[in-house]
Amino acid sequence: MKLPIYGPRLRKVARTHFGWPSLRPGQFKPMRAVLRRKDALVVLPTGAGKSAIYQIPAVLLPGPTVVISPLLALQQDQIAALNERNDPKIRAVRVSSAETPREQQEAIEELRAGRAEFLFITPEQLANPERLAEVRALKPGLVAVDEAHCISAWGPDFRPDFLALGDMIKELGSPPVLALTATASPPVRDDIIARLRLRKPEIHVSGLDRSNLFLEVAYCADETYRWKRLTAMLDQEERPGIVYVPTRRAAEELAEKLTAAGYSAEYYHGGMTGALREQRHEDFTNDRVDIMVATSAFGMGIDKPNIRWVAHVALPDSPDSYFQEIGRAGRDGEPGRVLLLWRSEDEAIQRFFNGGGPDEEELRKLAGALHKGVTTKTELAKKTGLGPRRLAQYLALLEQAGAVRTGAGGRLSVPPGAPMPPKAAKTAVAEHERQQTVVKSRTDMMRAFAESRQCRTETLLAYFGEEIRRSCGHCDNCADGSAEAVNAVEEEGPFAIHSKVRHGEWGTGMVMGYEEEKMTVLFDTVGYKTLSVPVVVNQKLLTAA
DNA sequence: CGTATGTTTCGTAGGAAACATACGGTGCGCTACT
Repeated sequence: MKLPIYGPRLRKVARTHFGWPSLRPGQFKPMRAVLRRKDALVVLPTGAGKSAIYQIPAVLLPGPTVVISPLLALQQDQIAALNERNDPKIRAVRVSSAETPREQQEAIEELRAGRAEFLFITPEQLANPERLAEVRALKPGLVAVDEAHCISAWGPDFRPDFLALGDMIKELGSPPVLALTATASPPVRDDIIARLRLRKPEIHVSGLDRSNLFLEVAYCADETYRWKRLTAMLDQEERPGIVYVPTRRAAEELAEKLTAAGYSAEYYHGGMTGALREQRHEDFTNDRVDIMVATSAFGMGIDKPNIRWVAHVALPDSPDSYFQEIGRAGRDGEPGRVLLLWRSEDEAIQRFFNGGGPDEEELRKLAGALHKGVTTKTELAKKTGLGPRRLAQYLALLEQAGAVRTGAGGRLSVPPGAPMPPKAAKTAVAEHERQQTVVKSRTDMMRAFAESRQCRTETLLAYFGEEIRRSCGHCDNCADGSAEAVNAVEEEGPFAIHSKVRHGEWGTGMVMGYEEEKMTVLFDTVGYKTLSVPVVVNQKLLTAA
């Protein structure tokens, strides 16, 4: 049997259809997986050519390619880039609320007739059964899920349709699935794989160590000091750069304060009108903004090579978010600077954002209403008095508890064998708590990263499940020698890195790393935990599993 | 949970302290109303 050789074919497509002279590191292996019709999860920084990983094989595979992507603005840029080539083999169309029904039908028709290859679509569109059937009829040869971490970050309460993507893809005829993201720690990867129902996926992770970025963290006792550290950096660094803040208000106020102090700045957050957001984004892209002060809304879709620095005036919610945000600096390979200015008070807002657990009584009422045969969200909202946001969150939880399912036309029904309302409410609360434990453990890890005296890259990569052989040499702790001092006293831990261990209460987990007298273990059910090595050894807290 | 802002309290008068309250991120798609 002759094994197919993919390299030359892929390179040829890259050249003739996309105008790319060669493939880049990290692209080839996942492309090969796709051509072999295998599912794959790819973790690669933005700007490293993630889109090419589905676009090039798409030309070689029969049938159109469905690209599921969370933001309409992002889709627009990608579609424009594809259609700029004026090549019918890589033409892209979109179906979303931004198109009229007529335009939507035309898009589907173009795909059906083979005049377009890519269909850009949101999970919300696919949640409509009629739409899903239409797409299924196109017999897609590949499904690409862009920014796949959104499944984990947004699915549970913010955009629940993300959670059903696995079912939807199955309905599309189970074509190979390629999940792409710039950031995903092991629990997030597991979540993506589980929710998308990937079948024995190949996992490709690369480009986590960004050696041109200098990582620095400063603890700030008060706001005055934080301001001083920020402006000190601004005095040294070139433009442009991004300052991340936790709230919309902080974005506006800090931009104004900076401008007044002679540091020309603009702000960006999700509360602005679409037109203004677009304008600011464009101004930033075209170097008309020196400093962008923004909430996490300013992120995905920013593919600007010359961002010289990224500062955080707050503690991000997780190393996952942090890594994605700092990754926007220095894409051109030139030096970039990354500065985290944090206060312990910053954690309060994360607790608030994460918090707000479900009320068991409300859940029971909701499950009761469903049980009595209420089938629409509008009616449920009226019956229970719950807001749309909370209702969506509760329904998602009840769905995971097996107490409800979404059927044709978004109609809700209680599946046979579903638990009774009191039991359903209890299970839903437990499910939420399980999720929250993991979410909280990630915030804990963010703080641990901030407080660490060890090499920053080593700590960050350990969180992502990667190991580096020696300290990075491009972070504050390496520069001032504290990383070296920590490493000098470090002894070989009782369990090998990445080995499986078992804890009496928390179950099984994986050893992620050691620092001084502490070790970090990622448990399957409770997330990241930091344990004292002497205690682990003396009390025999862990056993090899 | 914290911060910012507003209100009350104490009280031979003005301001400080104590208490109360609101607010906080990420976006799809739809509908009603201009």
